[in-house]
Amino acid sequence: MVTRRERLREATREEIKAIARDLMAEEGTTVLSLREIARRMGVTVTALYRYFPGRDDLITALIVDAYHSHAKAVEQASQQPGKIVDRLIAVMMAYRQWALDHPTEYILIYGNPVPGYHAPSEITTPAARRSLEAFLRIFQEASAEGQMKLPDLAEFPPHYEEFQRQWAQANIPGIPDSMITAMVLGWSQIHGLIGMELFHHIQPLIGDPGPLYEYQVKQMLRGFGLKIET
Amino acid sequence: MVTRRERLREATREEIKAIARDLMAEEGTTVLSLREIARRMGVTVTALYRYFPGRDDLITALIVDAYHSHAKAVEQASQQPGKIVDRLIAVMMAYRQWALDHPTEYILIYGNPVPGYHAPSEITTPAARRSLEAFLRIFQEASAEGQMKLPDLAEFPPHYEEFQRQWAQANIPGIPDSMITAMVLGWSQIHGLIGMELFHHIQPLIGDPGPLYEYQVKQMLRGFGLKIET
DNA sequence: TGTACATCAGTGAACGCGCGTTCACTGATGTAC
DNA sequence: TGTACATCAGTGAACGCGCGTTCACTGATGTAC
Repeated sequence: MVTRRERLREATREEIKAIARDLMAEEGTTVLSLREIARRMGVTVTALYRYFPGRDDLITALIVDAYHSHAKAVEQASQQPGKIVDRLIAVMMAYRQWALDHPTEYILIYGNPVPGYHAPSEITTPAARRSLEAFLRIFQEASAEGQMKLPDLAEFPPHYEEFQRQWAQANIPGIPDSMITAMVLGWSQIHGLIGMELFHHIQPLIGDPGPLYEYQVKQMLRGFGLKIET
Repeated sequence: MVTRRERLREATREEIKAIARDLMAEEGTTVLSLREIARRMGVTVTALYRYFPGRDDLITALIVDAYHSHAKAVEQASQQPGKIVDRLIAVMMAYRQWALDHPTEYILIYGNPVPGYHAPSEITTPAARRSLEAFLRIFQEASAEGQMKLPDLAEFPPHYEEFQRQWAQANIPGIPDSMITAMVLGWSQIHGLIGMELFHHIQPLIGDPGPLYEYQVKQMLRGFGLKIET
């Protein structure tokens, strides 16, 4: 049973986080000031300490929120009905779209770490893994349908395959070892473009990165042996 | 003629920048404190103002240095003798190696902007373009030898091609339009992997990203129609 | 329905810290004659 | 070779600011009987 007080309390926590996100968007993720948040809420700094034990805990909450929001966007795209190829494309497009819609949060989780802040990994890693697993699952689906050509791990040094077998068995039992390699490759490719787009390194060269992103996604999937019409 | 005073002055400027780089490596690029630099040099803060008009100018100098250092590493790799394919691979490998050797400077130019700092674009953009041009040149060489299959711009929206033609003619006359697309694609792919490596997002999944990087580079070049032995 | 008490949200002063930048200055290093 | 002067590196105090966190507190909101 949720009491009125608990509801209000939760609402205030959300308000704090929302203003924190605004602030990060304006000033950068690496300078987040409790006092400025309080000022915007029309409240004393010390009031915030009723809701978060300190600045670091607020940042942790923001990071966890961001991971979950990102994961949710990707999961929704992956659960659309349709052919596996189209769903793969949808997932990649959703990944970017989320980043464009939430640039600050994207930078918070994938960009520079916040100086002086140390993430409690027992809290952030499970959240981080979630958005990754959505990726892994849809890659696995495509692979199970026999449509994907995964990288040949024999091309890599022996210890490389070993490391991946261990990780796979410990974390997602039953997954083919080379799946992780494939996923990481795809994952980092889209990260590259998204990152350069968010920091405006690409726009002066080619204008709107949208078409290039789509092209790149399709090329990548073709590289994995999937048939894609242009 | 360089006087003794000028030499000493230049040496002190270099010392300031070197300590600034150390500090950025320790605390992050986004918090750079003049006072801490002075402390480490055993000098008062105000002394620094003899060498840089202010904090922003120091940061600008660091950024320009970083771009040039990066460009130099890439240019050197591209000028090695040998087959064009091997030189392309060497360039890509040099790009990553520089990032690993100078993580702080890489993050400074390609990561989060420094809060409150506004880069004077008339100074930083030419420097930024230099490392890019090294890439373009070797792509162009490969293309001139007829070994490269460039992306078909007909697959993109019409305005996309138009934008690129204009940029190409204004900046690097004579270059094929689709070359820029190709280069940006390759460029962003390696950025993705390097970024995730520097921020330790990949290591928990696959261990050493080195082999994966090499694999990715070769796959990419194969995608451009080049023949590469494993 | 009314009263006594506990819980909780928020206040305001204070601590101790670090920051970039300015200003008037001292003393050493170079230069011109 | 010696002297007068200009240039320059570096000092130290001060300004005005913002920060996260602590502490003892007030007053409103809920709860138990």
